[in-house]
Amino acid sequence: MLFLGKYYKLNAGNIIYMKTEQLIEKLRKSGFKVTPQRLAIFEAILSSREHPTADQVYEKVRETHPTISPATVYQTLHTLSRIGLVQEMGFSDGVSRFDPDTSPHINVICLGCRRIEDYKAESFDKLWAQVIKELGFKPVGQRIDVYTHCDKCTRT
Amino acid sequence: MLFLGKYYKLNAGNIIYMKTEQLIEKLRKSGFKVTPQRLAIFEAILSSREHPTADQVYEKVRETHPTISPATVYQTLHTLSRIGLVQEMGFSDGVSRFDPDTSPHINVICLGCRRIEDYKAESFDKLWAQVIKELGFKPVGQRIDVYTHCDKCTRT
DNA sequence: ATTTAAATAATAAACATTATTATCTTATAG
DNA sequence: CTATAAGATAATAATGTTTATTATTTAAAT
Repeated sequence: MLFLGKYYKLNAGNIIYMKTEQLIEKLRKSGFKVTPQRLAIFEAILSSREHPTADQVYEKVRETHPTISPATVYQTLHTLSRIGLVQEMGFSDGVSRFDPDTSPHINVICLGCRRIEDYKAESFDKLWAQVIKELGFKPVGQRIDVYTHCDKCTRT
Repeated sequence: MLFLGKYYKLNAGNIIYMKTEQLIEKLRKSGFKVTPQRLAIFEAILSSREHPTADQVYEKVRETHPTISPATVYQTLHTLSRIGLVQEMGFSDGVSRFDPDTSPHINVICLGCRRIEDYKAESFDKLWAQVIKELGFKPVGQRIDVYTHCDKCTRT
């Protein structure tokens, strides 16, 4: 399998290749300046499949941009969320996490270790299409969580 | 329509009458003491269909229990959440909201005014059951959000 | 190269939530 | 019906994530 660029993204069950140029395009089209920090932050989210927190993104980006500020990370994450490149997920412990997959899918979340695993049930796409149809409008986003206790957390 | 008790609850599309005695039963069975504060907090959530915040619950309960502490409200809300009587919903603005309906349903959320409206699509229950079946385990809870901008917020 | 508008870094501040602790209450046992 | 122990509450301080502020720097257009 050939990757056409540095950035890529899983979307709607299909792999969509998101090249650096495309990210830049999206930022420009939305009236935002293209900065090394923004590229690095976006890359950090994409490269971690763990739905990272803002702090985890900050630590990751710091490896290559040692002087970056946490405030910049927070701002940028909101910016990326507003233009639809990431999904911000708030939790009741006060910590938000960020998902690079903005398409409808199920987040399987362990209430013990707080691990999040994306899941695509076969029947889910059909369900969601039906739901949207009955709602009568096209949502600007969605979040589907299923809470459980994973095997590891059940044993202890 | 006859209400058999003071407390009632919409659940899974059916109305379930949750009388004071039943709430007390549930608390006792879970090893929690029955206190006036807990009854008042539960009643406050049930009586408001607005998915209130902890602070809104606090203000409501204060009308009848002027000396109640915010800490008690927070603790009790978590307790009620743990025994499955309310659903806690974290948001990225750092404020949690509480839903007395713990059954699978769709939260239609306006990103402008942050208003939440519960929605029951006709075919949803059956299709959701199918999704759960494919998952292969029974969740301890779920959250299905649809984000939009309501008419009022679109006009401005 | 200049200019302007926006982004960043650093810091302080805000805010919801949690921890702590002494007092009080529930529920149980005598 | 009291005494007791475990648990809950109220008040307050503390925590920790996120946001506001501001001077400096940078992107991108002229």
